[in-house]
Amino acid sequence: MTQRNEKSGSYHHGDLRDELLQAAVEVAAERGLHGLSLRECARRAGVSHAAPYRHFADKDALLLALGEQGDAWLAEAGRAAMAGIDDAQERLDAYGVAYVRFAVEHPVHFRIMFTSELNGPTDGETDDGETDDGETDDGKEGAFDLLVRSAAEATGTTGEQALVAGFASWCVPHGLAMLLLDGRVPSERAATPEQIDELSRTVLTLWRRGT
Amino acid sequence: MTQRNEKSGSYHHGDLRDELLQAAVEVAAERGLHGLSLRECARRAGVSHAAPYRHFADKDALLLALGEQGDAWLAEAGRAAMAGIDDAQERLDAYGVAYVRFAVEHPVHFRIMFTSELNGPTDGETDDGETDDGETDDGKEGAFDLLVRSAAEATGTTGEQALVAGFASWCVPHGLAMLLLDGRVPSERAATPEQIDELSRTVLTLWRRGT
DNA sequence: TGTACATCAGTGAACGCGCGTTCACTGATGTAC
DNA sequence: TGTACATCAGTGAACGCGCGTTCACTGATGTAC
Repeated sequence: MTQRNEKSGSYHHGDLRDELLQAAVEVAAERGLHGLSLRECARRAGVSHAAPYRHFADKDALLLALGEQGDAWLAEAGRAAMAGIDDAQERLDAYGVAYVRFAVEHPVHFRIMFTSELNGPTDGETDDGETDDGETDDGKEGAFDLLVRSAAEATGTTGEQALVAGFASWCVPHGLAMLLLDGRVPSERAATPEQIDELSRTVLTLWRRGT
Repeated sequence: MTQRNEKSGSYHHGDLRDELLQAAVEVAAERGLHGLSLRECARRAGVSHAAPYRHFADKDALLLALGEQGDAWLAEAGRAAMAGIDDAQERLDAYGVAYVRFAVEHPVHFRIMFTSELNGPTDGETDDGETDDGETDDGKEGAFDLLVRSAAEATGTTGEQALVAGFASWCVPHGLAMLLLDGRVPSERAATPEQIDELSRTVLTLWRRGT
């Protein structure tokens, strides 16, 4: 893989930063998040192992960049899914479906976005409640705000209540997404994107109808 | 920490296996799951770094043991929470609350239980749907079966429908648990066990009432 | 259009580290007689 | 109760590995004149 230049013939890579991000996703998909190494990313990008440091201060910076990319993508997907839907409840469902689809289509991004280790020390048993603020993380705001706004409309509540309703609406797709990613859904029920959308819809609907 | 024997004065440790498991939880709580190393566990147990191999074939075996411990504890907690409650819906709620509480009280166990990397290759983007069966993992069956049974009773359904209902009932507490563990809930809402129970109840109730 | 020069994005050798695992060993424990 | 011996649970040295990161370097690019 000594293709230093397939396109331009130039010595410089041209788009190494992006290619490293893609490689990172690949590696993480194959080996898991903690099997991800800068060196392997460099290798896949056909570049020396020191090259990444021209684009990222360190390993965490790369992870962070992926997280931000994911935040943006998710917010965008949510916005797109909700666009043009008038009924607040339907909009909420559409968001949920999009959320789960995003998680399944971009599992690495999704996991990175929710890996608390990146935003500080882990919230372990020894940790006495000084978990981070939850809202500190700005990128997420976009997607979460969309949710709260719709939940507020759907429930006709405001402020505190709307916030809780929004949060509750978050739990369902998040739980479904996580269970899917962790392989807890029998594969015959989640083999195709269509099946997954269908499953999301079912779960979200059961949710509203009451069990 | 050269206390080879605080209690019995014996050369042999006595309960190293268990102490290693505890140490592992500690380490993982502090450094995250991927910061966990056998050597550090041995260090904390006051034992040479080769000693763990007398009790675990390799690192994965230790993780697996923790996972099984967690599975058993969760099933037990679920059973205890549901015991003596007649109304199926209430029982389902009680299970959810217990589920979330378990996750918060044993975050390391909980994470290990749901780390798919232990049960096979990760389900990445490159992976074309050959995710594992979801039910392959026997230990989980206990807790999940409880859930499906109650969901079946609560909804008055059987078979396929009950299974989906059970699964839907799983998504909510699972999502809440994950969001809590990943620090997405503002700490002023989840500082004490009581607050967390309260939050679980609220979310589960909103769930049933419809948003 | 041509040349000098600053800047930029790579290279590859080197560092120190902690890890998982193996191995021959040794001291403690428990059992058979 | 005492002794021989097998077994068991530790030790500590050693292996090889991949990693993150730094550093002096070099070749390519782009800009001023």
